[in-house]
Parts: sequence; structure tokens; C-alpha cells
Amino acid sequence: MAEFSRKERDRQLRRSDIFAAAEHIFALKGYHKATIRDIAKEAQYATGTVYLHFKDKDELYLSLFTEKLKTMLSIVEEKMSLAKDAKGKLETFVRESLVFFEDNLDFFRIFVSEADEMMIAEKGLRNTPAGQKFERYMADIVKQAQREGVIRSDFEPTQVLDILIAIMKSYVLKWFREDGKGRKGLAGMSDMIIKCLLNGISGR
Amino acid sequence: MAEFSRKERDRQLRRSDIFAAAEHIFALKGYHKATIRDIAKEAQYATGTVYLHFKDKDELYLSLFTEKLKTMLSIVEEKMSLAKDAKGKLETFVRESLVFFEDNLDFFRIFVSEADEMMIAEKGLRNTPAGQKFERYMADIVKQAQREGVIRSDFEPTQVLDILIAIMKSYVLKWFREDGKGRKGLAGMSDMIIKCLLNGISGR
DNA sequence: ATATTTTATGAACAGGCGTTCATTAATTAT
DNA sequence: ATAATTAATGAACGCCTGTTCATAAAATAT
Repeated sequence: MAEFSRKERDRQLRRSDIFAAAEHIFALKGYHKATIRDIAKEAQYATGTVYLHFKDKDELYLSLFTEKLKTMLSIVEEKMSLAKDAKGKLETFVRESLVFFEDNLDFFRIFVSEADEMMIAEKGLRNTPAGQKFERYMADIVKQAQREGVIRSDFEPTQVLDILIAIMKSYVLKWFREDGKGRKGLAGMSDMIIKCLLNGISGR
Repeated sequence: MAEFSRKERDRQLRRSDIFAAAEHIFALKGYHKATIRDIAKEAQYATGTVYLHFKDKDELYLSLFTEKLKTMLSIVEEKMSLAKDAKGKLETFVRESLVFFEDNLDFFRIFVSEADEMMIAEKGLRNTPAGQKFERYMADIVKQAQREGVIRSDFEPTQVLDILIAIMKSYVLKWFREDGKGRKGLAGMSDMIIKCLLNGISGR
């Protein structure tokens, strides 16, 4: 059993080596311009080795994305569970997502590329189990917020979610653009984002 | 002169044939999976003919996108000029953009693919003359709205624009998903979008 | 009607990339 | 220590696609 366990651990190590390299390369070059050779080289393996762990480029990309997303969501969901009401949960969602993005810029870069495609494409995230689980989970929180009177009840929960994510994305992209020195913490923007969502930007 | 004019007219005809085909194919398959052969075939020309009109695939894609965007904006801007105040202009912008998208679904499909990349990529739309002209034009309207007290003045105009477009996109994508029969007019959503931007979705 | 110029064609070219697989190295079992 | 098994390697394969260019067709000029 110890035998098996070490082998398995080594396997996971290879896998995460490749994941790390793939994350970097995909973020840098985008899906199509990133080559398996690039990724293998970055991970310090031969080209063929990648195929010992992943069926093909597509599977590598998709499992990288979904596993990372799962990681992110498990972290965020844990923190959310500490909040007392739905509004608090939404605030936590925004804040902790931003923290995660800030610590995982490469992932965010991939997320941006994927996020809209996944709305349209057949095989996009929205049709994967992970994506649907996430959508249900968040939709429930929005519904709760609607019951609590925090959010108007004539909005579809998934629509609210889309809008929230869209606003978040626009903030993170803005933050992305002003690169380098003067860049303050992303997480500090979470209050503004929630306020923007709830109260809008009206001047009155 | 008549000679020259007819030749030129024929040239433009070819060009727009190819544009039409390219728009369809790019929307259907995305930039990378769309091939010049595909496009030529759809336009009923030989492969090489495409290169008589466009330097390469990149130029075809970019000029297709920017010319279509220019068309859209000239239509939208003309209608905007009829509105009396900044709020009216913003409403017109949203409504007329939706009308245009509704009539040009293939273009919208391409727009979605491009919109976020252009925020990050060096050679994205944001760095083209057309993109910057548009951004300045819209930013001025937002500033005017801020002076008129319609929009809070502690928001950056470009940020407001990004958020507005993000919300619009989320509505159009939602509309996209519920394809077929029960699909009402997109333009009818413009009021909701403006209200969402200005007043948020708060339940109180 | 013929020659000349312009335009269209699609086969051929070149390079790149995903993927495979015979060979080599490492690990495990005997 | 040796055999057997498993894993790693990277050159080679095959396909695809952007692009070119010699050839043919069409248009224009003479």
C-alpha cells in the first residue's frame, strides 16, 4: 500500500508540474499559440511525457481550467459559509474571488479568455458538471438574497450572477491595465463592486 | 473616369463578398478554426483570390471587424445626436446597439470573442484608432452625464463604459442562449439595462 | 481580330504542430 | 545480479493551413 501510495504521489507530482507549466504558457500565449512542446519544455519534460498524463491538448486545457476553478470555488465557498446572511455571502464571494485572482494572475488570464466563450459554446464550462454545480450554488445564494430583500425579485438569479461577474471582470481588467507600481490590492475593490451592483452608479 | 469607377465598384463588390463570407465563417468557427479556404469557398472564389484583396488572414479579420464596428458606430452615433441630454444619448446608445446586434448576430458573435481580449492584448481594438476614437467619444458622453448629475462623478468614464458594455453583453448573451421561438426583441431590454446600471438591482 | 494587360485559379510549397512509437533509461521483482 | 516491467524520451509521421505562383481566363486596348 505504501508502494502504491508513493507511485501515486509521484504521478500527481508530474501532473501538477505539467499543470503549472501549462497554466503559465496558456496564459502567456493563449490556447492556440501555446504548443505542447512549449509546455513540456517549461515543465522540463520531453514532449511525449505530457501524453502519459493527458489524452490530448484539449483535455489538458480543460482539466487544468476546471481543476483550478474547483480549487478556487472550494476556497471561496468555505469563506462564504462563515457569512451570516446572503448579502454577506455575496460580499465574501466577490472579495475572496478577487484575492484568488490576485494570487493567480495566470489563471485569471485564462478565465477571461474562457468566460464568454463558455456562455455560447456547446462544450463550454456552462455545460460541465463543475460549471453547473457552481451555477446552482450561486443561484441559491442570490435567491436567498432575494428572499432577504437585498435583491429585487424580478431578476433571474443566473442573470444577476452574470451581471455580477461581468462587473467584477471589468474591474479586474481595469486593474490589469494599470500594471506595475501604483497597483493597489484588488480585494479592496470588492465593496465598490457590490455597491455598484446593488445601487448602481446614479448621481442622485 | 467611368472606367475607373466601374472597376473600383467591382473591386468593392469582391471585397464585400469576401467580408460577408468571412463574417459568417469567423462567427461560426472562431478565428483559428476558420480557414481561408472555407471563406473563399463560401464566397465562391478560389483561395488565392482572397489574397488579391487582403494581405493576410490577420488583415482580413481585423479590417472586417473594424469596418463593421465603424458602420455600427456611425449608425448609433447618428441616432445619439438626436437625443437632447447625456442620459438620452446613453439610452440611445444601448437601444441602437442592441438593434444592430440583433440584425448582425454573426458580428455580435465576433464582438464577444474580441471584446475582452482587446482589453489585454497589445494589438487589440483598444489600441487601434477606431477603438480609441470610440472610447473618447463615449467617455465624453459619460462626462457630460456626470456634469448633468445623472452619474456619480467619482467613477472614471472609461470604467463606466466598461461596466455598461459588460452589462449589455450579459443581457445579449442571455438572449442568445434562449434561442429560437420565445425570443423577444433585444432592443426592449435597453430600459432595463440602463436602470440596472444607474440604480442597481437592490431590493429596497 | 489580335495583342496586351489584368484578374482569377487552385495545385504546390513550406512550416508548424499534435500525436505516436521505437528506443533508452529507470524502477521493481525475482 | 539479473530479468521483467514501467516510465521517459524526442525524432519521425501525417495532417493541416497560410501563402505563393505558374497557368489560364477575362477584359481591355490596338
